[in-house]
Amino acid sequence: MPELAEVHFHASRWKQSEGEAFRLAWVSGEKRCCRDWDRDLGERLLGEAKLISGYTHGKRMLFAFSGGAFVEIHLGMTGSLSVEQPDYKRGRHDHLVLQGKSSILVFRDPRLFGKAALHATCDGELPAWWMELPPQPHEREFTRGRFDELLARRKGSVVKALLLRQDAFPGVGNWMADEILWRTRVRPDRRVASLNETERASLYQETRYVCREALRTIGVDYRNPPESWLFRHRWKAGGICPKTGEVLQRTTVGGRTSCWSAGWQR
DNA sequence: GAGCCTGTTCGGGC
DNA sequence: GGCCCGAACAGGCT
Repeated sequence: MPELAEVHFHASRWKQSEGEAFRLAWVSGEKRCCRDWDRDLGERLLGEAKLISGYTHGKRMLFAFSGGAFVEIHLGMTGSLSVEQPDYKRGRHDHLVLQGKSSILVFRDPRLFGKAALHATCDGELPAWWMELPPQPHEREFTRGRFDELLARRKGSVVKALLLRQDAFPGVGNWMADEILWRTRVRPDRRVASLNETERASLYQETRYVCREALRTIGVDYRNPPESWLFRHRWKAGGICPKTGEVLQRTTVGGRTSCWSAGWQR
């Protein structure tokens, strides 16, 4: 499920164990989701390390441990983070297990599209590549000016494909892009260059709104966004557009299944 | 058994 | 180089 807010929610689970010390109990070294896990570094840095803090950026997470170790997690399509009790038994899709005194941190991912990587910095400061990630849509730094530049750089793109670019709209995934476009009343297959000023202004506002509101609902406790959102209707077969009462469309745009309302979006 | 899928990356074609 | 598309990755669910 994991887009911006879901990622934030999963990270908050592990963050509840901040201050506790962990040792590396298991890593699925041969699995593709762990191909960036440095085993030697793991031995050295996570022998017994305290979880200092956790950060999210878009769909990425970074957990800082004492000793200058950083565990990077991407949940892919089906990944999850959990905190398990002492009677925990490792499941076949559990790829990273960090054992603490009272809790066990687990990264699970059946489809292996996610990623668990281990990094280190000598001074314990956050890695430079993390600090240099672009602003997220809900942040103050994501200005209308930046948004206009992103659009100007990708005039020829299909607007939905642009929204899905993680270097431009970090955290926005398939359902969020559809939600934003539906609120903007713009069809997902429109070209960026075809958007007029009213539509661009609305796209900016709705992008920020959907990201912020998703963080306030899903991001906090996985509670559903409001009933008025497309989110609540899009998954059902024969789902109805809350605006028009008509059946929602499903078409492939930018290689992804898109849900939209023909009578509502232009 | 077939089809579908909330993500990313890569190769081919224009 | 820009951009698009399709495939590949792999498993669970309908």
